Parts: sequence; C-alpha cells; structure tokens
Amino acid sequence: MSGSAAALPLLRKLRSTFELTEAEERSILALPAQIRDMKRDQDIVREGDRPSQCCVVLAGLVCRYRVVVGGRRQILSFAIPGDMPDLQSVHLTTMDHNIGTLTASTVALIPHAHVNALITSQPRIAAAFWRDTLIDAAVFREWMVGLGRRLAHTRIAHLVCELVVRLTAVGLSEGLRISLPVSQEVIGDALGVTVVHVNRILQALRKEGLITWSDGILEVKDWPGLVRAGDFDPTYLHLREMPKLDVAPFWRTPVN
Amino acid sequence: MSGSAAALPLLRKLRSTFELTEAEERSILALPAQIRDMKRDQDIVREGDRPSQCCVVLAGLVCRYRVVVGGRRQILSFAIPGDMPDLQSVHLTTMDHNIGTLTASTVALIPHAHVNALITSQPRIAAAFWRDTLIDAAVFREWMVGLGRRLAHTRIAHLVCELVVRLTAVGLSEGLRISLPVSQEVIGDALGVTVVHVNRILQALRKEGLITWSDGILEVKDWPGLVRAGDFDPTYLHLREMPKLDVAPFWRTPVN
DNA sequence: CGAAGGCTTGATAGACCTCAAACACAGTGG
DNA sequence: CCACTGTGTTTGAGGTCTATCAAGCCTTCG
Repeated sequence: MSGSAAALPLLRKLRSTFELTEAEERSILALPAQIRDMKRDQDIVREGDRPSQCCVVLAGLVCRYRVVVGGRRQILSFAIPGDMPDLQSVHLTTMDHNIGTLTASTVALIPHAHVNALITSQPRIAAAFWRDTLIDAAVFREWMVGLGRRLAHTRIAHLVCELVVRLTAVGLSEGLRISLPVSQEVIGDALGVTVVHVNRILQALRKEGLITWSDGILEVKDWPGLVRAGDFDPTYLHLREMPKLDVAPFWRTPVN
Repeated sequence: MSGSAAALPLLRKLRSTFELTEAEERSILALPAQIRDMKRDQDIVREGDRPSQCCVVLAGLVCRYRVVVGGRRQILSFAIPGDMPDLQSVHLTTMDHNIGTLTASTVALIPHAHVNALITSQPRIAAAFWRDTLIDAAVFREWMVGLGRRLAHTRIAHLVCELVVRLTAVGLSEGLRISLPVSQEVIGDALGVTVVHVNRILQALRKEGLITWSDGILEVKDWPGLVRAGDFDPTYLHLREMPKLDVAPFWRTPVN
C-alpha cells in the first residue's frame, strides 16, 4: 500500500515551499501509507483523539474545524491535495480540533512511527515538515487578522485569493479558475459569518465583476481587483516562488 | 553575555510542555545570548525583516501583531517570559508580522546559527522547539474560534483564563492574581473590538463578580464562573500538567 | 411527484462601532 | 504650588455590520 503515486501531491506541496534533493524525495516516496477514500462530511480525526498516524490529502477538500457551544462551527483551515492537516499530531498527542472532509476525498494515512523515523534520520526533511507546520501557523495568523479586523466582504475576497494561489502553487488551478465544490455555508463557517450574509456578499463580488462561481467552479474575473478588495498579500504563504496570476493563461487570452 | 540566569524562564516554559533531561537543559543554558532591555511599545522585529537571531522574552510582556489598512492593529498573541515569539524565523526567513513590547521588557537574542546547531545535533531539543511552535499554532486556532464565533464578552473571559493558566504554568502568578499592566486598548486589539466596547464588557465582568482589574493587577474572583463565561477548555495549551486553579492559594483562604 | 439541500430575498433585531465629551490621574514646567 | 499636558477610563447617542427569522425558489434525486 505504499505509493509513489500516492505521495506525489505531498511532494508537489513540499517543493512549493522547500527545496528537496532527489534522495530526500525518494525517502518521502518510500513512506508506507494506507490509502482511504472518504465521502464528504466525514471526520478523519476528532477533538480529543490521540492519533497514531497522520494523514496526507491526496484528492478532494478537507478542513480543520471546531464546534462551539450553540453548535456553530468555525473552520480553521482548508487542506488541499498535498497538505498534511494533522502533521502536528506527531508532537501533540491530543487533538484539539477536528479534521473532516468537505467533499469526497482520498487521504493517505502514515503511521507516526514512520514519520518519526524519517525526521529523526533526515534533519532536512524534519526541517521541511517543521516549516510546513510553521506556514500553517502563518495562515492561521492571517485568518485571525481577517476575523478580527476585516469586513466580511474583504474576508471573502481574501479567502478566494488564498485558495487560488495555493491551488496554483501545487498545479491544481486552470489559470484563474479553481474547483470549489462546497456550499456557501462552508464559506461562512470559515469566515465567521452566516450563509445569508455570505450570499449577499457573493452577489456584490459578482456585481463588481471580481468573480463568478457556479457549479462548483470559481473563476476570478479581475485578479488585481480581487487582490485589492481582499487586502491580499501572499507573503504569509511563504512560497518559494509566487505563481504568476495577474496574466490569464495563454489559451484564454490571445494576445492579438 | 551567555547566561544561565537568562535562560531560566525559557527552561521553565519548555518544562511546562516537554520533559527535558538535565543534559538537554545544560545545552540550552549554554546558548549564547545577548540581553537587551527595551522600553514599552518598541518593536523587536518588523514585518518584512529577515532576522538572523531569535528572541526569548525574559521579563515583561511582548506581543505579535499586524496592522491592516486603516491603521487598525490585530494582536496575534501575547508572549510572556520564557516564550520565543519568533522561533519560526529559524525556518521562515521573512517575517510576516511584527513583534513588539507592550511593557518595558527584557529579551535575550540568540543567533540562528546557534539554534540551528543545537537542533541539528539534538533531535529531542528540536522536537521540544517544534512542539513549542505547534502549541503557538494551537493558540492561534483557539483565538480564531473566539474571533469568528464568540461574543466579545466570552472572548475577554477566555483571554483572562488563558493568561492566568499560562502565567501560572511558568510560576508567574500569585494564586488567581496576575500582573497585567496594559491598557484596555491592548485587550481590544487582541480581541478585535474597540476600547469602548472592552470597557463596557469589563464593567459587566466586574459586576458579575468574575474579576477585578486595577493598577495593572488582575484578580480572578470566581474561577469556575470565569471558565464558564469564557467557554474555556485548556486542552489547547497542551501543558504537561494543568495548574490547580479552582482552589485559591492557601494563604488567602483559611480552610476553617 | 415529493423531499431535501442549497440559493435567494425581505424584515427585524442585536452586537459592536464611531464620534464626542467628560473625567481621573500622573508627570511636567513655570 | 498650581496650571498644563497626556494617557487612559468612562459614558452617551446614533449608526453600521451582521445575525436571526422566515419564506420562496430552484435543482437534484429517489
């Protein structure tokens, strides 16, 4: 059940933020993993669990979330293919939040023992993984700024920018179009607003000519405008190189 | 300029979340550090900097923060003695937020080279440091939940609980009294609300008999009540053992 | 066809903000 | 010694953002 194919999204992700040697990539490819297909809205790990393995998202969309008294949910981050949303469980035994799927997804489960063996024997891979968790933390901080200090309109624009950049960085966008097959409620849970309000703001963003979003496909119609509306600065993603997004893909915008 | 005395707060902090051997503690004590006294409201590192050292808070109160368009500040976390608020800079070269003092403070500055040497040669210390940054991330998540889904009243109660537990964990509280010599504006910047609103909620918390706060001394008058009001569950702090707080210190509450 | 989930719209309500001013207190300087 | 200043707290009134409640609509699916 180990898999070069399975680990590819992980490699793409790590490469986007850290330079790996071929030998290091081979070590990562050699990690034994159990592949698991999941329906949407299923939990991978729950608050209070003490996991003995950690997961890599191979396909689909996964999120970390918490539920507070009153039943309201706060989504803490989105995990796209290549992400390891519970890598932290290698060092923090008890989960302080849930991880669940938002769409049908495929995940790889890697026993902690193997992760530990790898990071103990290869300090540079340990550094890459550590760095990965530090970038997670940077994204949390950015969301905190949004939740605390930005209007819902800005927050939504910012989130779209973030998703486009992150998906592009791992080769999962088509120009300025991304797959986002979730309900507006999910966006609300991520940004701390209600569905009703999300809906009204999406209408505004569409009216302003910034985005379209239907049938699970989100397309940015005005990238500079969206970046402005979202007060978006991708520094916090700590990518090795920023994907070029201000230019639409060549097959959509003939130069002449 | 190296200092056993200087590193003590750091050791207390690390011990609160990770078990260190004496040899490991000695290695940490041996880290060379430059001690620096700072006035309040001074920046230690700024957004965009590429620091070559990282800092340990030895005394005082330090915070991470960001400023958004419009000049509003979002405090991202408080760093108390023993904390290393920019440990991340060892792996993320560019700062994506500021770190500054909230009160007159003393910090120790340790060159990255020495930190790198230590974590490369001693995997368990690397694990302790990594774990430390993971706990930072857990605190960010908890704040996100507050900012996104809790009322300001709850958020303030929660913050007080957090500060009391963290300060107690490193021996810096007197029972349920902590030193908190900051303005109400600082609390507002941390919780994403205005001073005016903070003021009104503090009055409510006082009226409810939960806390008192004057002359920079905050005292919890009803710990279970405050925990309830703040929807506080300390799991996310990942302490090795939870300080006993539900009981007032013996010298204040004679049993008979 | 009915049921369920998701999107959309309207009306009302609540949390929190903004603006403005008064007040308390410590530090400064004439 | 007493204005004077500055910082921080407190209070009031009105306004904005977002929530809540409620209903209608559309699509998908069994």
